[in-house]
Amino acid sequence: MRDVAAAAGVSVATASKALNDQGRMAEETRARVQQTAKALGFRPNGLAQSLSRRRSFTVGLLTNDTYGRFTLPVMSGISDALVDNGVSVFLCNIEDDPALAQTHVDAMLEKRVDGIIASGKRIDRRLPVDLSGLGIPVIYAFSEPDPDSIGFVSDDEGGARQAVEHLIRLGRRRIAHVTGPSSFRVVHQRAAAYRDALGAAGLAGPDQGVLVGHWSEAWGHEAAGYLFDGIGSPPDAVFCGSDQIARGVVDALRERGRRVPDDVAVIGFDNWEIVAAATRPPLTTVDMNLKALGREAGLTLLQLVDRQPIEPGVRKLPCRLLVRQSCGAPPAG
Amino acid sequence: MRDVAAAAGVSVATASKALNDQGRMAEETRARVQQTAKALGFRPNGLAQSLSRRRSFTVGLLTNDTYGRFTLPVMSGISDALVDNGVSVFLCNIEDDPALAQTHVDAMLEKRVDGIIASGKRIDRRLPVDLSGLGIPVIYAFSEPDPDSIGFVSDDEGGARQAVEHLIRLGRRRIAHVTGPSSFRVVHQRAAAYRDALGAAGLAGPDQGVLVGHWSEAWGHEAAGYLFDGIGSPPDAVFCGSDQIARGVVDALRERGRRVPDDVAVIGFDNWEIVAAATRPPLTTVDMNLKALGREAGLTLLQLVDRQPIEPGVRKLPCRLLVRQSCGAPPAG
DNA sequence: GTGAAAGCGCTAACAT
DNA sequence: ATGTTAGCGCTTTCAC
Repeated sequence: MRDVAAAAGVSVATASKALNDQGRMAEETRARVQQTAKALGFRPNGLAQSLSRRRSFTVGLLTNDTYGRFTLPVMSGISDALVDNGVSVFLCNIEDDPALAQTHVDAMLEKRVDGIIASGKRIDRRLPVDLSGLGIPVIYAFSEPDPDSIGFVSDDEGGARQAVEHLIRLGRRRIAHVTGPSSFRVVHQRAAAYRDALGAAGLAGPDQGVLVGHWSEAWGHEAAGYLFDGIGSPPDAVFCGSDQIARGVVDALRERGRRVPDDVAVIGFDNWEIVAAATRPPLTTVDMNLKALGREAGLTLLQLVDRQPIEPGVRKLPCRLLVRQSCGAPPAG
Repeated sequence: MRDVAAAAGVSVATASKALNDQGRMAEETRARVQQTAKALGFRPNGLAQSLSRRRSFTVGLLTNDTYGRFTLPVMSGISDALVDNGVSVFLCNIEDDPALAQTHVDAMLEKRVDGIIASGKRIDRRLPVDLSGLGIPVIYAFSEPDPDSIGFVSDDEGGARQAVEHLIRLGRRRIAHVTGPSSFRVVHQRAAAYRDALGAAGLAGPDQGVLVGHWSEAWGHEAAGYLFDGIGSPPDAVFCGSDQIARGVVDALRERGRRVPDDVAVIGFDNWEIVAAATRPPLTTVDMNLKALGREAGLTLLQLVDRQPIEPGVRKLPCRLLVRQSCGAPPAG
């Protein structure tokens, strides 16, 4: 920058102001400095800027989601939102290891990140590290927030309701729900919304009630056995807690000669493309809009960094029903 | 740090040396300074350190792998290798967008990263950005390297050979190969290794030859039709170019009443846990050791940053056959 | 053995 | 409208 200033015949201070569009000065001077800077291929040293501006334009992203199934879209949303603002993100994979997590947090603090985003593979679990009292803003995205902090999560009840209402609108009347382990909070939330939606339509669930199991294809497969090999009238629709479960259900149905969606409509959850799109037929499913969630989280963190007051609390972001072919015709309108 | 120095009754210079285990000084002094630093909860300002040391202890990771299927393990390996050395990694998702890529590269350069790692979802494609002449070390990991640069890729021939030899060792004699589109270099590499391995054992492929198609379950399904619904004797083993293809083949086989592995042995490629483990039976597959690849890439970048001379060229890292249940008993020994 | 002083490259009051 | 000066927080050479 000294060189630029010299070449433009001004002082370093003036050069700095010119390049940052700050302070008063002749437009001619400003233009001239910017010209020479470009001509010389000048690239400001971000470290020096950060040091004196007391702002590093970096944030740390902590996550424990090894497969990246949930974190990846969140990440990409965060990154999108931040890169436009000149902010870069440090990726910290902490693998559920408290020591590793602490190492990463310490590194972030030394590198003087402007803020931290905590993400994870479960919305109802904390990362194995204490992020309170760090002296910098922290945002929780798809992860259990600390009390009095700011968090973004998906609206699982809303998503489940949309799914069930979609089935009802299509004329399905015996709708079952096959979902994951009851140790997950979302299992309860989605099941509650499922029951509410049925109740509101004056319908009852199948005799077996909500089938609670695992987040796996195998469980979907097994559950389909309970639903369709028993006595009594089988469901005409199954709302599943994950795409993997739905895939298991669909495969089991095909093995039993039941047609999807003609005989049975199936809806999944997650919109994990690779599973949902490979299922035959492709799955209608609930998309949690994770990328948008990441974007919101990123933008909010920036506001916090700018010392704008933000109401603490957790924000539930809406899910979206993605209609493919496992339910038959989309609703009119 | 001024505070630490004052509290320990030494100058800032001495404090700095004490904390960095540098220079000569009384052990007592050094210890005392370190004590007080800890007592005061002193955390060095990385920005200032970087500024004067001319080393930021950060690296940039460029990738265009949206699903993260390949990049995630690579990332996690890189991150593992680097965090131990106090180096943090900036994640740059460039989405195959040249402008976005350039934006990220510029950001990295301004932030004075010590080096850049370019990764991707295809080993035979360049990222849409020129990384030569940046003035900092660049390493290619699971991505097409520039001429005269350093790259790490998986040894696809080796992996394919292991797979086919495994099948031969298990007594299979009519081994088919179902793989992805011929626009991928790995398709040719794996097919070549497949033919070589067959030839070396004095075997021939099936009448249909190598079945080239897509990286999808649907293609695996379809290809199984060609292999098993035709006239002539069907294969007793299928080596697939991806786990997704293998999954399609296995499902198709089950629908035809052929037992895996009893009637037909199947091997996949990628060890994409989520599909390999969900297949019935779980897939034996070729693991590309992507995490180790990432680790190597990270470590090598550090050597480059330390100005250690490294031979340019691409290193092929070995794959590993992961035996599950789709081939029957593992080979003796 | 320890410390004074001169940077690292940039920003921001304050003066002119 | 521009320049001078004093940092930002740390490292490092070189006297003492």
